[in-house]
Amino acid sequence: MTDLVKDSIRRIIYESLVKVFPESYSIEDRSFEREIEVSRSKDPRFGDYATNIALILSKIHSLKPRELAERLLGCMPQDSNIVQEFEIAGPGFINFKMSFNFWIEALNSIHSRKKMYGSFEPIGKPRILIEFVSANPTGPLHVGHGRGAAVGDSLARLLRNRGYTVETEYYVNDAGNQMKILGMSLLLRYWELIGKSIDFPGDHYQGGYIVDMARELIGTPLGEQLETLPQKEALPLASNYASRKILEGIQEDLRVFGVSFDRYFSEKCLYAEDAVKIALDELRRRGKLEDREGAIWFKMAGGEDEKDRVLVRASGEPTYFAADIAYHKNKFDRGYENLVDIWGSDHHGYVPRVKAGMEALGYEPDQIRVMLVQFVNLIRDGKKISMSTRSGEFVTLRDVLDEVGTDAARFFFLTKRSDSHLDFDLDLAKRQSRDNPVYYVQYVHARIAGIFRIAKERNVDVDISGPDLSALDLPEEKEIMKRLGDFPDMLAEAADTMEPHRITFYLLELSELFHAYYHDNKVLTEDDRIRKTRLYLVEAVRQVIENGLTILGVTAPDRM
RNA sequence: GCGCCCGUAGCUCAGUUGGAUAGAGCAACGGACUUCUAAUCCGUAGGUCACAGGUUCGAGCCCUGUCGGGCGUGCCA
Repeated sequence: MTDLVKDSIRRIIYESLVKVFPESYSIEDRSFEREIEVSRSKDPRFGDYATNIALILSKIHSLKPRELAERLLGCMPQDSNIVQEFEIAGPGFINFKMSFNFWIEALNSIHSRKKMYGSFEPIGKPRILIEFVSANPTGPLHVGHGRGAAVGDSLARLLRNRGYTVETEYYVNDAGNQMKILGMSLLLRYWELIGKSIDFPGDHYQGGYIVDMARELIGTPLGEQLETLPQKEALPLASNYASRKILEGIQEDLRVFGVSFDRYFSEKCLYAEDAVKIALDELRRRGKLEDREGAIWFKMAGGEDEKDRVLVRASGEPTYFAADIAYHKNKFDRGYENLVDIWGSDHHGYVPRVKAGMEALGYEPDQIRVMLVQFVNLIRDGKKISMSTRSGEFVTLRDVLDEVGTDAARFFFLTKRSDSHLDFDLDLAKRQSRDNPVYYVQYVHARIAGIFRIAKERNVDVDISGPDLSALDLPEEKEIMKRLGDFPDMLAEAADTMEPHRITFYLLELSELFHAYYHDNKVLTEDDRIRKTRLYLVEAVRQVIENGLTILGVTAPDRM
């Protein structure tokens, strides 16, 4: 069983196509059915849904679009309980006006499936691994990471809801050069605190959190070691300690943000398992490597990114690129059929490289999908807050969460397409009014919960079983029902396009319909019949709001 | 220089994979609380979809060029 409205319409269209052109389409092979384009009509004069199928197929069947539409229409089921009215319009669109019963069924489906309304049968394959955040454990998460976290976590929930098997992973860059720099930064700050004169290089981590960490070490056994051991031995101790401490802080921030990962994957482990070496050997076997100027290069044959790239430096140290090839190989070898990487858009130049690397190893590059998330500007008092990582003066994700709360932050990060810049207005995120989309949507939920609460206080009957749905005759009630019925389609499309922001827009539109309805119509009326029916409708709205917010990782409060 | 993303109302952004007369919110102006929460609602106004060509039944969306903004183009990550 499906709650997809568009699928019901596609089926009708396809069956009509089979009748009109039995030589071209068959009931057995329905692969074309899924490709039929059905869209929701913007203008009520064009019915509820429309298809352009006659315009698309007119050439193939050498018929004029309207003529083709006529033929199709002649074969559509006229007695359907689904569609009340068919109509040909404009250059050859076929418009569908759904029957009232159809919307009633959608409404009933919400009540029978409750939290499961809008979720799909598990289909298992493909197994998807979503990698996101993956911030280096060299400093606290900043707001940009927060956006990646919100997008990645919601996307995981969305794809799971779609029926896929989804796992999430955070790649921890705990190896390589920046770990040395981190350790050295801590070491230098420690020495500085105990009175040694130091020279703190400009390319080391300037942030105050390093100094704080150093201060905490004074008087501890580790502190003593940093002081007495030769630098060569002290440095790895400092690196390990700093990265572990910082990662713990990151995990705590993510916990507050409501984001959890199935796995933290350590880059160090790749080296421990010789995975980098194995990947390099495999590349060499396939003739993709070249030794030049003391380094080992990856031969980028053609493609968009044609420059050869270094995998192993002249110093013998592998680059980040080498580790990333090994990491992605590892992901595929663990059995995932689809890899989703969510990166900051400043890494976009890196996409063709990773894909080329995986292709060279014999994997299918199209099974890697990279989602690029643009930067976030923080706005306060209408002005941008400058964020420079170098000086360490950036506003951390935690600062923002402490100020505006998790719900507002998560919702805000998902109010824009992820590939466009986001202005995060701190004052707006805290405002408790219409301007603030989070509250606008949550308020719907609280209001409906409030109706039931009040009803119980007044000993009003809140049993909503067996409502007389013919009482739902107001135009705005029908609008709400239609929008509720559209929820599963919206979720399917958001998942298929990997665009979680569609959910926020849907919820805002539904909220708008509800607030207007609530304002003009009393739910707890004296009339038993109307009251019961409206409670039935309104409870369905509450459920859909809850289900949508859950996928965004935002709470649905009963009271505000 | 080359590559990627973006350019839609004064501001912030949607636009259902090429569909019908381009939509919201904010800001501006004018209204609505004795009511199930005014954290709400109703109304007015606002456009050469950066610009110029092209593709076709049809373009905000696709192609080419120009202008403007962001990012990338390391033996950094």
